[in-house]
Amino acid sequence: MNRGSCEVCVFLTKENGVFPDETPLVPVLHHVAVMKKRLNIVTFSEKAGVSVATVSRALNPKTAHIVKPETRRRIQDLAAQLHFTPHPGARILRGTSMAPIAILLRNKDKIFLSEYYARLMSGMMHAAAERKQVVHAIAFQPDYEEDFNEQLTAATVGCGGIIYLSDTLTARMLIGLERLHQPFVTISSCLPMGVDPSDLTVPVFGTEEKTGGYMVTEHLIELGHQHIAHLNGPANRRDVRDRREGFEAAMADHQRVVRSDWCFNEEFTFESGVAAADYIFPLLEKVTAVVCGNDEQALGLIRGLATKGVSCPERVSVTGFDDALWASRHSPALTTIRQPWLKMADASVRMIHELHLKDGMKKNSRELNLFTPELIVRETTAAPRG
Amino acid sequence: MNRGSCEVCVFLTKENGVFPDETPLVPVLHHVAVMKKRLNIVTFSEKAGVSVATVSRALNPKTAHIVKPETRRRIQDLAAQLHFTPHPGARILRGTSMAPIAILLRNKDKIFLSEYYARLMSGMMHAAAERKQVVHAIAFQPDYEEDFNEQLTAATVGCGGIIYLSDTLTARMLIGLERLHQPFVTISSCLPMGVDPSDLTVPVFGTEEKTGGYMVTEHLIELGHQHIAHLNGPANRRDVRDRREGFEAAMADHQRVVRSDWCFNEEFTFESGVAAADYIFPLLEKVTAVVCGNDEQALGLIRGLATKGVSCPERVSVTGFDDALWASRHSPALTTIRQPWLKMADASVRMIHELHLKDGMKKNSRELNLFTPELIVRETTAAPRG
DNA sequence: CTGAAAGCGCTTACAG
DNA sequence: CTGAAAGCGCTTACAG
Repeated sequence: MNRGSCEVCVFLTKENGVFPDETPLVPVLHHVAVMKKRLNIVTFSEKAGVSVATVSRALNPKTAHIVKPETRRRIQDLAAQLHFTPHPGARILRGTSMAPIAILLRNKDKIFLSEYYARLMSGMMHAAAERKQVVHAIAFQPDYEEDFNEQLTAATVGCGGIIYLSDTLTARMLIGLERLHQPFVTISSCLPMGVDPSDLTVPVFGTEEKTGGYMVTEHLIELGHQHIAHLNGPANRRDVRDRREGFEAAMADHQRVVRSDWCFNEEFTFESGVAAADYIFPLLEKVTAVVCGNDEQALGLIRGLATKGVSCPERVSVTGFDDALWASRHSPALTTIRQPWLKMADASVRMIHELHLKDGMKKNSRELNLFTPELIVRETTAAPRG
Repeated sequence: MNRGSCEVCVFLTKENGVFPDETPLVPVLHHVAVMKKRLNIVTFSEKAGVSVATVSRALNPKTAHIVKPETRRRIQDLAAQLHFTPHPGARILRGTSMAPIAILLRNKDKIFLSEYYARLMSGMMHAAAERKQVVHAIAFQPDYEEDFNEQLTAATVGCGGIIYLSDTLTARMLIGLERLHQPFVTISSCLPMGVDPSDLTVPVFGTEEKTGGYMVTEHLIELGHQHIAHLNGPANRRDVRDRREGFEAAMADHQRVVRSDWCFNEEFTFESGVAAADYIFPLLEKVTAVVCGNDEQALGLIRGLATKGVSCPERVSVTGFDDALWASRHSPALTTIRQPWLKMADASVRMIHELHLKDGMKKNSRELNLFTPELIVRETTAAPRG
């Protein structure tokens, strides 16, 4: 329907999109309404008394210099006065550069307070800026009942690619992604447990979690610890499993016994670390060190044990994972594994770009980019007492 | 230039957009190149052997059900195979709902690690979700030398409104904003010192900083403190000035003397709090309490003083501002001022919507929404020693 | 410096 | 269930 450039039109008014039941077959006028139509460049240019081309030029920073200063000024002033806003969609449509990359983040749990995601995002924005690429961070919570691709599309309107960092993907979602018409990249910890990343057509990046788990455990062993407990995150998480595998491998390689009654799965929070102190405390008759699944847990555990009079590292060594901000601020400063934030961030942005370029070609890119984390030795680990 | 629906074209190759110097006036063929043209719906529909209308329907979740399952399937499969992606700009252009709101965040200093912004953003995403509105967080660093509106436009392509949370705005920027063709809202702490928000046409939201400064100071006075020092943020910040005014007002109202040699301006960081302990320590002969400008500083100060054997709150009371995550986790837990995060977040999103609706009307909206913070008394404040 | 007009890549009412 | 065609609101090469 072409409404041309009329400003005020007479319209049939429908209620909630349908005519009321009593409406006769031949529609009648219900009201005369002032059409609430978005001011567009055509209407605006008429008011301004210039062509649309001139308006477009005057209002676009890249081309404003072409317009005679006086005219430009008049157009800009009128635009300000009438609140005329060039339509963002139209601008994107005519643009040449790649649309923004969407970073999809979990919506719950105040996700922006998570350092893990905060660091990753900072890195991504940095990596993108180097490529003159804009990145948009978007809160996104998949509804497992509804169509996944549809949700993705709705949340990322205006974006040209997706870096997915939200809730764990299911196998069904992953298969469906082949049908998503957008570059899509995710992090290994978003994959379901059963899936081997190299079987996927979705590019994946992440940390060598197992290596991290191995390094931190070996560090404790080298300090002389024999009896090491393990406090980790939720058992259904991939990264948790991998870190534990690293722990077990290091123990096995050095002839230590992994006692399943010394291995625990709790939330990845400070509070659950504090709570875990209750049942880890009695273990300290034998146990001299605890490998934790992340920094929050580790710091919580240290706090909980301190409350019971157990000091770290004198009576117990504790390690974290992530190298969060408070890992170094804490007293004693936490021995931990530093995530390869920058490398991960850079890889993800690069992958999106590569997918973007491959657009229209028949190539599926399956890629797995895992980066090696780093052991940071600080003050919470020492040789065992006695 | 209409390239029609050709797939492979013969093109003249220019180097860096200009023909090399030796190019004769009559252009010659340099290479035969495969044109890297984005696959569009027309070309795609030809390959699929259906009309563009059917392709559009099959690929759009909202309309896919209209298409015969068999056809739909075939189209979707081909799209996956050819990596056909409907152009995001075109989609936005045809859409009806409001384009995403852009939240502009400082790009430096790993801004996502700042709890202040993290909490604000979480709140905004929440408030937006309630209104079925999408929010995009974007790293943005204004270049004070270049045209501000131009930078805004470039960074927010595809967005329909801006919540500005980046570096302090200058008077010039604020004036220029009248010419920005988009709803724009900012936070009071982004305003320059000299400006009275009620003089602006830009809607502003924020915290009653002065009230916060007053509350926390009065709390110390009520505990019986006479000699109170003040460690605050950078003197050129509006929120820092306002908090200090609150401090001074409370002191004056209760007949306390504000000694300028007991008032300090440092960075709003943990590290600067630690460092400040060096010169605050000698003051503790008389001073029994320190009002800090934010939580990071306060926690750093407590750490710095602890290193010198001064325990809090036994020998000195310390207060923060913000109620960051570690304010409650810290031992002793920090007495502080809680920001009205949710109210601020909600107000900002609401303002953008109102501006959006007013679009095309001649009304300027000038609005100042300040919310009252809350005093949270914890363990770092106690009656003065002796 | 300005304007007429083609074009960007979709969506959707309308007519089969 | 499908197609032809108008339209969304801009930008930009081309021709003054």
